[in-house]
This record gives sequence, C-alpha cells and structure tokens, in this order.
Amino acid sequence: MATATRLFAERGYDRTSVQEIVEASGVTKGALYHYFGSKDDLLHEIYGRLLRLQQERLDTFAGADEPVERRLREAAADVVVTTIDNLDDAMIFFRSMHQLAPEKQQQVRTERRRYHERFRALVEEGQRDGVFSTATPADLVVDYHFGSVHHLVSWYRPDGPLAPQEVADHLADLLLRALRP
Amino acid sequence: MATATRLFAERGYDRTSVQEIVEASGVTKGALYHYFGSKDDLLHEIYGRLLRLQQERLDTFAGADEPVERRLREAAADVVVTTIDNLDDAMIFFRSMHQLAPEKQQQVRTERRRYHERFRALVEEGQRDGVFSTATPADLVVDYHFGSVHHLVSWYRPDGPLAPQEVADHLADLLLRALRP
Amino acid sequence: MATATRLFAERGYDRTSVQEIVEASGVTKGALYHYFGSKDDLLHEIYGRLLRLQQERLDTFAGADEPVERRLREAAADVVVTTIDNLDDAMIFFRSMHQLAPEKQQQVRTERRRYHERFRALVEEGQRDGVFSTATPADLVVDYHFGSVHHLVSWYRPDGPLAPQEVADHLADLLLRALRP
Amino acid sequence: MATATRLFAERGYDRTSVQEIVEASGVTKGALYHYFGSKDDLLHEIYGRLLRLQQERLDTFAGADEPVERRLREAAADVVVTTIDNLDDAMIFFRSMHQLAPEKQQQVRTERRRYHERFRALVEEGQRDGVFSTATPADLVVDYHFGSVHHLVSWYRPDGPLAPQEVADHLADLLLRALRP
DNA sequence: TATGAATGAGTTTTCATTCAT
DNA sequence: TATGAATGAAAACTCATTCAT
Repeated sequence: MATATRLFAERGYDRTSVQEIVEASGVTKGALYHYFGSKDDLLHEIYGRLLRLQQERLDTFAGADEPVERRLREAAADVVVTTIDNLDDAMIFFRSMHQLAPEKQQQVRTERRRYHERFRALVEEGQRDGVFSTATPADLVVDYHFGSVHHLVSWYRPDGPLAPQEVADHLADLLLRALRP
Repeated sequence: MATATRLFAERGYDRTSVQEIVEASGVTKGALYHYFGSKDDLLHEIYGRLLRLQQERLDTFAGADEPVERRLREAAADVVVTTIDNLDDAMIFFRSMHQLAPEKQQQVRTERRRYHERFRALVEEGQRDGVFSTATPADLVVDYHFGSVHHLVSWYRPDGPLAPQEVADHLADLLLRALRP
Repeated sequence: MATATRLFAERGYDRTSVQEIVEASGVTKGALYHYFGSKDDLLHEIYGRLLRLQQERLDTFAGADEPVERRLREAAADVVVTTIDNLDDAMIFFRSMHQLAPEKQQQVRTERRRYHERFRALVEEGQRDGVFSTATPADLVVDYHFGSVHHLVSWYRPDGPLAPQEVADHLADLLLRALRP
Repeated sequence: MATATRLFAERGYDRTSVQEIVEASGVTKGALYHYFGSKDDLLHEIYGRLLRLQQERLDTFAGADEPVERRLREAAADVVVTTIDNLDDAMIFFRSMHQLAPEKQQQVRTERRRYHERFRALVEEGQRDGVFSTATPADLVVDYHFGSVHHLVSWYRPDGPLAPQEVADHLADLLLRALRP
C-alpha cells in the first residue's frame, strides 16, 4: 500500500501498472492479488484510510465543547494540516477518484457527503446563532473552503516557505473573515 | 476536438482511447493523426483554448478604469462564470494536466503562472492602497480563490439551483469579505 | 533520389518513411508519387544506377587490349574504387536488395549475374592460359573477391587512413597473389 | 527463438511482425513479451548465440599448439563451416545488425571487434615470423577474409555442389595463398 | 504537373487478471 | 500463502498509397 500510494501520487493511477507496484515493493503479482482483489481495491483502500482519518478528526473538533466560531476555525485548520500531512493520499484522492469503478465511486461519494454535511452543519449553526453572515448559502461556504483544501495538492510544497500550521491558520482565518457578519 | 473534449471530460484522458474518439467523431485514425501529432496534442489544444480565453478576460477586467475592489470582484466573478460556461474544458484542465507530457506541462504551467501573477497583482495593489487586509499573503489569497474555482468542476451542475452568475457573485463576495480590513 | 539515397543509407529502406523523404527533400508526397510509382521504385532506380555504372566500367576494363592479369587487376581494383565512391548506393544495394519486391529482385539478380559472369570469364581466361592457379573454382574466386567488396560498406570510412585507391590496390593485390600458380 | 530465427532469415527483421512470430510458433503475444522485452531483444539474443559460438571456436583454434600457418588456416576454415552451419543466424547477423537499437548495436560491435582483433593477431604473428607477406596490412587481410565469410549468406546454398568443408578449404586456401611471401 | 488530406490495415507494446502449482 | 507464466484484448501510433482538386 505504501508503495502503491507513492506511485499513484507520482504518476497517477492509470499511469501506474500493477507490474510497477510489485516490482517497487518487492512482492509478486500473485501475492498482491492474494490480498487485494484488484488494482481498484488498492485505490479504494487508500481512500478509505484518508476518509476515516478526516471524518474522525472532524467529528472530534466539531463536537468539542466550545463556541461555534472556534470549533469551525479549528476544524477548518485541521483539515488543512491533515491534508498536508497526507499529501500523497490527498493528491490521489482528488485526482483519481473518478477513475474508481462506479459503485465504489458512489460509496466514496456518499462518505464524502457525510463529511461535507457535518462541516456544513457547523456553518449553519453559526449562521443561526448570528455569529456568521447569512449572505452566502452554507453549502457554498463549505465548497469554498474545501476548494482551497483540494487545491493544496496543486501548489503546496513541503520545502516551501510556509509550515503546514501556518497555511492552515491563514486559510481558516480567510474563511472566518469571510463569514463575519 | 469537440468530441475529444466531451469524452475526456466524461471519462478522463487516460480512459479515453483514440479509437473511441475517432469512432465518436466519425473520422479515421489516420485523419486525426494528420492534424494532431499525438493524443497529447489534442489535450494541449484544449488547454490552450481555455488558457487564452481566461487570460484575455482577466487582462480586460484587471486593466479596467475602476477602483481596485471593483476590478478584483469582477475578475473573480468572471473566472467563475467562464469556468462554468466551459465546464468540460475546465474539468479536463484540472484533472488531466498532470497527464500531459512533461515539456508541454511545463509550458502550461508557465502560462498558468502568468495568469496567477496578474491576479495576485490586483490583490497586492488593494493591500498597498489599504482597501484589503494584509493579514494573509497575496499568494495565498489567490490560491484560496482559485481553489474554489477549480472545485467548481467537482460540484457544480448546470441543472442545479444556482445560475452561473449567482455562484460567481457569491464566490466573489466571499473573497471580498475575507479581504475586508 | 539524392535524398532518398542518403536516408536509405543512413537508416535503412524499411526504416525510412516516404514522409521523411518528402520532408527532407522539400517535395510533396503527390509529387513523389507522380514520378515514382512506389517506394520500391525508388530503391530499384538506385540499384539500376549503380549496376549500370559498374557493368559499364567492368566491360571497359575487361575488354581492354592488355594481358589478362592486368585486366583482372584493374577490374578488381576499379570495382573497389567505384564502390567506395558510391558508398551510399552500395550500402543500400548490399543491405536492402532483399527488401525489393520479388519480381524486381529477380531482375536485379539477373543483371548482377551477368556482371558476375563477365568477371568470372576473366578468371577462367587466366586459368586456361596458365597464368592463374586452377586450385580454386573460378566461381568461388569471384565470390571471394566480391565478398571483400561488399564488406567495404561495413568498415570503410572516408576519413580513415586509407585512400580509396590504396584499398583498391591492396585488395586487387590480394586477389592476384591468391591466384598465383 | 527458433521460429523468429527462421522468419527473420526468410523475410528480414523489419518485414517480420511480432504477430507472425507468435502465430508461427503457437505462443501468445503476451507470453513472448513475458520472456523477451522487445522484438529487438529477440534479435540481440540471436546475435549473442552466434557471437559466443564463433568467439569460442576462434579462441580454441588460435590458441592451439601448432605453427601459425596451420592455426590461421584452421581458424579461417572453421569460421566458414560454422557460418554455413548456422546460415540463418549468420544471414540475420549480416543483414539486420544495423536495425538493432543503437546501444545494443554498439555492444555487438564491441564483441565483434574483439573477434576481429584475435584474428588479426594471428596474421600479425605470421607476418612477424616471416611466414606471411607483409605487403598488405593485417587489418585489411582480416577484412578481406571476413568479406568472403559474410558473402556466403548471399550465394551459398545447402543443396549446391560444394559441401561446407569444401568451401571452407577453398576459402582458407585462397587466404593462405594470398599471404605467401 | 502538383497538392495534401484522407485511408485503413498494420505496427509494437502494455496491461490487469488468472490459474496451475 | 505465494509463485510467475500465460492470457488476450486493447493501447497509441505509422505507413504506403490514393484521389479529388
């Protein structure tokens, strides 16, 4: 899985052959197929790993006993840090999801939606409480933020000038500022 | 090109075979290769089309004789509308750019950077003039906004509740609100 | 024809496409096919050119009014010089003859045999006259010499240490020495 | 390999498609590519087989404990017999070597040179010892002889009048006679 | 006399997956 | 639990030649 992750991130899912994965990881083709039903399964596992991680963290942050602004800010920043910390997984996620078989794709989308909705609930809560502006529909606000998270894989470089937490703080800050009433 | 655009958007670049393109468009393989040197060229042409269009529009909006807030807002909204109006091109762009041959990819990236820089200059101008907050580096602001633009191809549906211009107004609004000092 | 000759010599007949020939020579495909019926025809023309040249020169040398040792020596040396002077043609001849269409190949072989026989006649004449050894059948003697001529294209380099005439003298000398009774 | 050898000899390397090889040998394309990395590899293997065989035999003959005339004569005759015995391999060698990929071609050429040099050393030894004429440079002598060996594939027919050993004796004889001081 | 777009069969190679061992 | 040889369909691309203009 580690090898597959690296290769998928480097050259893309379709551009990585099973042959290359087994060669790079020193196992045989038979062994790989003994543990994974298909190349698709490998991809699916990678998704599952990231999805579970992020869902879990979001649940923690969103359910904390703190004011909603703070909970949203922390959740918004955390997803940035987590994404950067798992940049390969994230890159594969954002670039190769549509290469998954339809039924698995549907499943991932469903889990993704749950994640989106938990996040949206936070925004709506703040809007109801009057601490966030209602100028923009909550759905759009969430897509706005996640757009910037997905975009990280296109520009963030570990050796760049900004540490993950700095980027996270800036992006969360932008979100919160945009939501000021 | 129209057929290729549609198919690339539908199933992805790697998943679309030249055979499928020629069958769907009613030309022969030989004819296609008479006009395009490679499958890659086809992709490159699609990129060129979108890049030229967006660069041109940005230049117009950014160079207008208006206050910087207004110029940024209009540019930010326009790229949203243009992206939605060319959703297939945009989807191909954001999903398949890394499948382009290295040298062509570099070329696209260079043009893309020019675009990014023109946009950033607007933000910096507003920051210098004191109309935009300097809390966030301009670069990050631009990536924040373009994140949401790229993300459009993942969620925007022409038959959804929001018209392109509405989405554009909302997203530009979020940007401008985030930049309030 | 000049371009085709160069390209065929450089990369071989099968490896040279008609497209490359027309591009390198600045004519169009239509024009080429206006003057040559097929790619094969081009090759055949190149052969004809060399065959006619060599046959003509052999006839001159073999028919001269001189002792047979001298006529053979001069003919043997001349074919070496002529081959070196037309190294591209010769290379194509020796390497690509079997890529010619069967009927044309037969025709070339027939002309080649005539050439071989004229040369053999010289050897036989000398053997009858007692100036050449009869230890080796004349046919084999001719093949021995032409082997070394064909081989020139594999090792002779115009910028090497030996001038064409020097090589020719050495090879003719070897032949004549081998034929000493 | 046997099928490929036959087909390459019959119609040339470029004229033989992988499809034809697998059909004629009753294996699948996938199986062929499981064992050979490319069509080129197949050719390279054929070369290697012949090169190893001839180098080994030359080493044996040249290193024998006999007078140099005898060692040269036997080596010269043996390469003829070996070439005739492996006429398909030899034909492919002499006709298709330049169709090999550049790096592999270089490798073959290097091994070929080693062979040439061992042979030349014999000639030089005889020249130093005064048993061979020094009229012709040893290099040229070697090329003279190998020309006739290469040429065998152009004229020798197993059903012709001369047995391999007879041809070998005649050609070795011609060489030795040419070298008489 | 010349153009160059178009053809369609052909090329080599790759690939995910299977299965006897 | 693991091997690795084998499959067969599909991939991108090439090519000599034709033909309407």
